[in-house]
Amino acid sequence: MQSFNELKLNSKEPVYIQIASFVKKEILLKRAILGDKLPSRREIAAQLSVNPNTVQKAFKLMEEEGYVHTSGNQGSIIYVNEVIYRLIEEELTGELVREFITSAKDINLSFKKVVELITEHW
Amino acid sequence: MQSFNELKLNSKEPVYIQIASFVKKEILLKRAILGDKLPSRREIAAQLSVNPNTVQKAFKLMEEEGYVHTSGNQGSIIYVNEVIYRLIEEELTGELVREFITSAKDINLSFKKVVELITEHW
DNA sequence: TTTTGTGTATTATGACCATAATACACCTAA
DNA sequence: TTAGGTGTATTATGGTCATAATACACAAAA
Repeated sequence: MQSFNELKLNSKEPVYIQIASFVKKEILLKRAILGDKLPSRREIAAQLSVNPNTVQKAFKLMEEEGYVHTSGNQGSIIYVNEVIYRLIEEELTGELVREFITSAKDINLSFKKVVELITEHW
Repeated sequence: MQSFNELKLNSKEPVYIQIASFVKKEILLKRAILGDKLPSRREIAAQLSVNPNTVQKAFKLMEEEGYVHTSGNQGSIIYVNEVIYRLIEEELTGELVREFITSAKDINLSFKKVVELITEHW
């Protein structure tokens, strides 16, 4: 994980949440693995054209959620184990599917119709 | 549309957006049709345990988006025609499917895997 | 040793959302 | 005619998010 250039920010979700989600996605895709070094707060802020304080807020969250470790002023690294990986997988995949199904049922879409729509739009 | 009791508010989206989305959903499901009278701002606020100003903000939005009309102090009514209905249908259905597919591809889910997951969770 | 970059923290400002408390003109039903 | 409900508007307060501008202690590199 040397760069955050692939992260395109939207204006719906808080930026610090989007940063944490991006890192979780990189872990899920195994593009970020145990021990990987992350860029400094200031460097990420520059890459995203965002305030360093916002990036710091993202790091605070990621440390609390357990998949990023920081020691002193040596920078931060990715930390993953089996449990954490499963949690991230469940969050990114399970929540996506569950929320989609809830919304689809909410507007009376049938299972058949949903599969049709996805097939059509894929 | 006499009641907003079925609307369960979440804390992720702005309340006034959720109110407008609820009305759009009622229109899509044809439970709200042309000419239907809506409860007063104050009554909706009471039903949702929300501030009347927040409800007023929702009405302002719904009028701007065209599916609610207000005249004087006679209350507000649903306004739908073919064009508006199609817009709402596209917004609620199309956007849901498109955003889901984008997110699914984002985490490298295959079409096959997605259908499996939906089948499993439905 | 001095400079540079690091993580961390604080204070102030501003936008957006929601609440609270009013206020006012209008219509309608008692 | 009056009392009550309507839509609408305004002002103030507070929380969250993001920015801006600093500040400080620490470690590594020049």
